[in-house]
Amino acid sequence: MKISEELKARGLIAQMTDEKEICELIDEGKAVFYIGFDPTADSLHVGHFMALCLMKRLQMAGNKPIALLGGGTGMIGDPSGRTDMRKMLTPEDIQHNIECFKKQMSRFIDFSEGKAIMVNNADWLLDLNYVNLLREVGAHFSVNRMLTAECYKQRMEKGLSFLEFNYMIMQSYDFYMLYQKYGCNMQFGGDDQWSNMLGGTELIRRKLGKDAYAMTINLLLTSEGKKMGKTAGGAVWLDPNKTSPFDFYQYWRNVADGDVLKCIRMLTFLPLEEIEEMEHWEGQKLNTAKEILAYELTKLVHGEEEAEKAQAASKALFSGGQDLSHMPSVSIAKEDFKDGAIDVITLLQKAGLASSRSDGRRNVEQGGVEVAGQKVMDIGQTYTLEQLSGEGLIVKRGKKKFCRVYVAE
RNA sequence: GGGGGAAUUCCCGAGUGGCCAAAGGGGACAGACUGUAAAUCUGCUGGCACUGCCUUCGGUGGUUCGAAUCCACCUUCCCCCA
Repeated sequence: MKISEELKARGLIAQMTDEKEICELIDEGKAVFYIGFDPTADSLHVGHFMALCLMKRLQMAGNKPIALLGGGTGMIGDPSGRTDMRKMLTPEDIQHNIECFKKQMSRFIDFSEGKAIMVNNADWLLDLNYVNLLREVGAHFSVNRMLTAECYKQRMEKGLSFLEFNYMIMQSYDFYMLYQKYGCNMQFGGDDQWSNMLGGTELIRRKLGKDAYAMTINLLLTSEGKKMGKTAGGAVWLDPNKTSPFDFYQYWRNVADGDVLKCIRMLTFLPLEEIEEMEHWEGQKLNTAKEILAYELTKLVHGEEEAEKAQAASKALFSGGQDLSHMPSVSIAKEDFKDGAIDVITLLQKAGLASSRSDGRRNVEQGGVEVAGQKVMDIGQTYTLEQLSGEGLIVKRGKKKFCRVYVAE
């Protein structure tokens, strides 16, 4: 199967500037393409992961990827699709985030021996001369047209600063530079990048009279139209210290019915034939598909061992398995005990299951707390040092949050 | 540059001197029902030593017995005119 066909079959492709030309190039492995990543946080998230998957798929088909780190564009902040202005990042933050991105990307993409390149647009953006830029690049952009771009729509009501308005120009300039430096003839990205990417192809056409192409992939949306990979607490991160492999696994284990197959198709590398089988799964059987999704993604991001552990912990909790060793766990000190005992609320707090004592109290009062399989109804309930020694006790809040608590030796 | 308006708890948004830890909605959380899904219903949603006390309504000062509410200045944002 050709790579272009596979991308289509997986439902990844959103828009292309020239379908025939793009498909030919990537199918023959002749594309040199880039995807940009702005260092907005100290870890990549699920959205980036999709882009990295795309990069990997195309790399496997013989194309050459360029991962562009936005050390320069990060100084500006992409206003696309946002309702308000991003917090401006300090140069130090940006540098730190870039280092974090680099590490995570190298785990996923093979950058050895020219198989892929990693570049930073700070190298050419930061030293640009304002007036020269205006004359050479700015002259080719129509403000009238920029303002009609879909990505600014929401900002036309709330306000758009000049700083952010220039983001499109910077990104376009990136493409122009990469085209000249590395013969990069394609840019890929999320569908929210479409306007920015077109800016680049046009700039190349006007400045160099050459054709360059752009293709976007669908954003991963839930059936309700919300962006996936977001939780109440923020994004689902790829960094195990920010989102533990277990939580990562659980996030995918809990996706809505209507989203499972889409996620498997778009995010995993499972063969399409295998995915087709799953299409017929319904009702409770769909749960198996969710397990597969969770396992596969955890494996891709955190490795096979972590995926096994997360799955074991999940089964131990929900299907009555016995394996406690991989559960999230927390140790407490002997000093936390008063007269050899500790109360439930403190226990909940120590386990990170309650944000405050009031919060813990509420959960107990509403019948949401279990310790060692026993529902706790009394907020004054205490546990002794002996009970928490050794393996410790499993403290559970609600149906899905739990933690093994034991006394540190 | 001139004129007008706004800033409230996680978000939206009521509140224009005491009855305000602050309506209503959303979200989150917990319970019931389930398939670790969705929908629905119920509860709950600042903190603590929890029938009581403490901290909160952009910031700083002030008026008052008492301020989210009044005054002054500051900061930020939006709209109209230029």
